Amino acid sequence: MPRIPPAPYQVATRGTSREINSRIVLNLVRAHQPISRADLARKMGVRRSAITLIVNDLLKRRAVFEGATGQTVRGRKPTFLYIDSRRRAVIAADIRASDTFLMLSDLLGKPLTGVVTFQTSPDPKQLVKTLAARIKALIAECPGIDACEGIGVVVPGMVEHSTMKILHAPTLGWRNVSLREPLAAATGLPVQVENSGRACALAQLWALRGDAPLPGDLVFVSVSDGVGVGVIIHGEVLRGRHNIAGEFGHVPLSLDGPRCACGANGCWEAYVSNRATLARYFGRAATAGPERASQRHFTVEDLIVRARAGDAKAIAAVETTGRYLGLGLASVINALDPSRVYIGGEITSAWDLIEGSVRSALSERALTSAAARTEIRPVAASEYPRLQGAAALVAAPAFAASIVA
Amino acid sequence: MPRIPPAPYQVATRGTSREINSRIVLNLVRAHQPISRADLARKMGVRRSAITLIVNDLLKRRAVFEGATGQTVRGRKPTFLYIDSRRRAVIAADIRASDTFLMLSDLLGKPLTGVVTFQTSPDPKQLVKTLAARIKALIAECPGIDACEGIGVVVPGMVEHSTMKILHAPTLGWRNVSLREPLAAATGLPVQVENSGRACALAQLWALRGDAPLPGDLVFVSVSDGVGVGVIIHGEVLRGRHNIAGEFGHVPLSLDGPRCACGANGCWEAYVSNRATLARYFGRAATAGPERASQRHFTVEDLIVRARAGDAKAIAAVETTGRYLGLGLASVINALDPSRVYIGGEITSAWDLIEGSVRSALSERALTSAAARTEIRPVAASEYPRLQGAAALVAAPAFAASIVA
DNA sequence: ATAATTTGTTTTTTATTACGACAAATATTG
DNA sequence: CAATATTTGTCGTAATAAAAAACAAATTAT
Repeated sequence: MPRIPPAPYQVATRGTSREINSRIVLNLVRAHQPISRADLARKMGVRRSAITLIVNDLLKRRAVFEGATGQTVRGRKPTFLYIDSRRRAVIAADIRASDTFLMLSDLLGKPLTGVVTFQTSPDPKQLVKTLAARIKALIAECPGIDACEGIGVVVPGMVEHSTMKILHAPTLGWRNVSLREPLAAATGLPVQVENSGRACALAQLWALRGDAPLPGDLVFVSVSDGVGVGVIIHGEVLRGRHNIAGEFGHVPLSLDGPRCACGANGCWEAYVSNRATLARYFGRAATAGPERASQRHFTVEDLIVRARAGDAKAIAAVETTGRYLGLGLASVINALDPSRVYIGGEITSAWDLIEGSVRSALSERALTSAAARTEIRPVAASEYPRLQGAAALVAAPAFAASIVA
Repeated sequence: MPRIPPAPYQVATRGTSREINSRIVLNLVRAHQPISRADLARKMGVRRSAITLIVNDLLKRRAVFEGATGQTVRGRKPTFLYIDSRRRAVIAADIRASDTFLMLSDLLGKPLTGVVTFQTSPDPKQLVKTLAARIKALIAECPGIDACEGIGVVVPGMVEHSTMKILHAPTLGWRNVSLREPLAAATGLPVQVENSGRACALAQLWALRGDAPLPGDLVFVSVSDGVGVGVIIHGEVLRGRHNIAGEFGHVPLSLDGPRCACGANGCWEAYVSNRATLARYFGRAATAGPERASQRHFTVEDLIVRARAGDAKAIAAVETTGRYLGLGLASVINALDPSRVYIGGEITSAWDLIEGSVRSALSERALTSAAARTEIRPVAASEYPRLQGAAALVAAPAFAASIVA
């Protein structure tokens, strides 16, 4: 595995080993909790004494806490360790063209409240005002919380990583909008903003628990108004130079295909977005530009209902989207050869209707039969993948490994 | 930078810090040689004493050696350190459809001999026999060498990483061919086999010297009979689950475009491969299947000569290839947002003729203007990028960092 | 010649892993 | 019910390596 250390190398100091092992312990607790010190020692192949020291440190830093005692066949019972996520909460916000979704979750992404929904104001200032008020109400209504670690916001658009400014969000009609500073000022909490596809990918990586046999590289494809793709390579979110890596939505299927919101023709997005699916059903061209509540008369969910009711045109429209979904997935899979592809968006509720079309289209263009068999996991809307992603934006860094060489 | 440690975590042991720092020293010497101990200490921000211990160990292991003394304004003169590449050589082999190229290089990729060329036998057994004989002759003719570290072989096709078996090389007409074992048996040297695009990418990463401000993610696009793409993400070669990541050559430009050797239609490769360029000039469909010496009458190099001589049809053919090159690069750049793209292949000798077409096509489909300005570096055939890649296959692991967390 | 400066080594201190021993807790067994 | 076996978690000591500082060697400026 030739891996040339990147230029800003990190010299190992006296504390580096401890830091590495401490982080491994923290992540093992996260992935396997509840778990005892002795189990950690066995898993890591170190002495129990080493674990004791590390765990004592984590206990002092309140990163983990001791809970119930477990069961053994015989011998002293172990004391279980847990990530201390009891009183530390995270605000997750999902801003979309029509609605904004809000949730309070614990440090591991477990929802602490229901999901609050309200209409998205196209004016960023107004939206921040509404958001701040709703967030305060949400925190107030949850009494057990004594610390909120921050706010994670996901948006359907390009975000500059260093400043977290929203460079361009076509469906919202935003350009160069900064939510971070005003929202942080209004709530007094740190704010993280990220593209929704990227955040979803992070959340899926983050959600991995237990002894899953190393997932490898992951891709999250989010299909809604547009197509957002988040990529995890080597256990890390792929950002690229300008934090726009993963824009497979604008890789062409056909150069002279339908016009896309991005200005080019024949992008994957122009074939599989919700608009494209609806346009296919209604036999008209997909509308571009910001979508407002006034256009929300008939959604993809409605279309799927009709398809399930036996509407032949609806079935055809959904299956055609499935076919193009598969053709585009072939590009993603040929390009990245990931271990697993997650699919999110409204269309996943019709997964049973389209899986066949997706798979057969994928087989047509996948370069090898093994690639064509790449695992595809639909993520239902009920799992709120985007809100999970927003939560992960705030929570994940606490567990992140520093790259030491 | 949330990075969740992948499952097979590596616990830090007592020696881990030393190992990390030792590898940093080795890579700093590689990137900055000649360099003194005191300079290393300053660069790394550690005491000179720490460097002394590490360097002594590297000296004992013969990884570095002490050379001339340098100059200072005043004070004791430093003794320079060098990677010990004097007597340790590497065999680089580049197997292509028509010809095979062979070279002996030192551990840093510097050629020690000229490039040997001979016709590629379509029969693997015969090829191994020829290769082994030529390699022995090459080593014999270079008297200063007392250790050959191994043989790096690059092929235009898919290679299984664990066994290094060639799964499919369309232009050679090979399926499930193993070169590693017979060649290792015939020469007594370890053999590494890899796809040429991937190896080229590794070589470019590898070639980075000095204080280059961290390159970020890199892509190498090799245009010849087919299109091979190698990707470096986070300082590491992107392999994917089946070691076929980077097959951008078969991402479509148009689903109903010309037939590709892979069986699908409209792949990027079908627009920009040398065959496609020649077919465009001769106004016929590109030929598929293995290419043999008998077909080598008129090459892309010949076409470029005609274009430079003013042949309007030749200019048009080359420029059209440039345009499609740019359109496909847009997909690569939108997908990965790399810091830099290297282009290899015969067509690069006409880079001055096609750069304009490439750039304008790229601008058409790149998602942002910053992405459209992504640095593109043609790599001339005279630099032998594929042979450099073959050499890197053997040499790079010696400097590779182990991922510790 | 002497002082100043820089390189490279040696010595001492401190932090952390490695190893073994041991106390505590608990089930099994005679 | 007491003795034994087993497992968990902690403690003390040795070994190793980084951190810090002192020192020797080499070289130029004064």
